[in-house]
Amino acid sequence: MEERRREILAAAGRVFARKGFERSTTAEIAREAGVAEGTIFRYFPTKRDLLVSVVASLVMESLPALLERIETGTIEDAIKDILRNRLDLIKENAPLLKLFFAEALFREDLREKFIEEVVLRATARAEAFYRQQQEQGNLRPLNPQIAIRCLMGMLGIFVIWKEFLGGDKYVRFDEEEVLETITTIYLDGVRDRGR
Amino acid sequence: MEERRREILAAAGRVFARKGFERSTTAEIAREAGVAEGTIFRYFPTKRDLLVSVVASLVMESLPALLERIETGTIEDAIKDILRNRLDLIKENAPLLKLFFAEALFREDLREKFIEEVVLRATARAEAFYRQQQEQGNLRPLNPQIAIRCLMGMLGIFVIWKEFLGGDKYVRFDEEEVLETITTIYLDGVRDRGR
DNA sequence: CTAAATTATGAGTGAGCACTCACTAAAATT
DNA sequence: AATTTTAGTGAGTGCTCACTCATAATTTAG
Repeated sequence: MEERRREILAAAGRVFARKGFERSTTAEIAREAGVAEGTIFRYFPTKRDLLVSVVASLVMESLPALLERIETGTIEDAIKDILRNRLDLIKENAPLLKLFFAEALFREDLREKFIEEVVLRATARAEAFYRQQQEQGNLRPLNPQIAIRCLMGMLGIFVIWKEFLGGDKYVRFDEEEVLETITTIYLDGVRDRGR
Repeated sequence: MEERRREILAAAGRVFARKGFERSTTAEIAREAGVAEGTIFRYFPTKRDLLVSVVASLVMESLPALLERIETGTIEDAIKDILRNRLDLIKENAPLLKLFFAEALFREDLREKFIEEVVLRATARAEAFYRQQQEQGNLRPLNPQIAIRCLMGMLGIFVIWKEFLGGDKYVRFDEEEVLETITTIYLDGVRDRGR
């Protein structure tokens, strides 16, 4: 049944997200899914396939949302809106993204899949947005590939800090203030030009 | 002999950096170090201790360099100089940092050590720099904790892209242009105010 | 209701691997 | 030169864990 497949996939996702791939055992995944260990292997030939399927389903479900919704309005609003949307999306899938990220660091094949199907497509979309705004004279003529990554990096570090490293225990940030500050810095920089 | 200890540590670092912790075997580390497998355990009680020691030695050796050298001169130069120095330092230790990062994602104890001994100290130093410049009226009155992390994030994403994910295969960036653009954006933003 | 087909089970298997230990080689001490 | 101490070895051990397979339960077909 297709239902079982999804249950197993979901359980695997939870366990992987909790412990990472290597430290997760198929026994625990089976327990979490409420099936026998053997059942897993009726649906997925190897543990590795389980990982790839988990990741694939995440990508397939989240990517469309990641690529849509470029708002109009002032650039401030557009950027803040983009950041907010992406942040929500990331937060929803944080455990799995973390898993994926961790695995991608040492697994060429997973990494390629991720970079090609998510990163490159998302950045291309964002770069197009930058170029478009550039032509309208709203943004400075910087290299869009670099400029876009800078914005992603600013957002990314707070995601990594909070969602991946549990940094809240050490320093907790107010989300609105962060988004506000990122937008401010990205658009106008930190230099004080006098009032 | 103390020499052996360092050889084993170095070999372990190389193997861990290549494969990640779980996928590295003590047999391979022994081969890489040119010693018998049993010898490893005369110096390090467990494989885990090996990891912790590798990480500790990295931290101990790199941290001082990470914290010194806040230059004077214009803010542009100071920031560019800081970015350049940190980038060199990171690039030198990239494989081990990657390993550490990957492990930290799923290991509370390692993570705590890293955050407390490296991240918090480094950010505190940088925040102090920001505050100082703020008081001199050079930088806008933004939350220094956030502002500093934004700069780190901008730099960080390029490091992750190139050193951790091997993104050069897809998009390669000119280092100088990246540093230049980061500095520009960080100081003055991307908004076009007309010439 | 029975037979066949499908799906689920979990004890069992074998491979991999961290770690041990009985032994050897070398160095230090007498 | 003899003896003790220290350093190094690698085959062996026991445990973990992904994966198998003979059997059982459930569903479907006749």
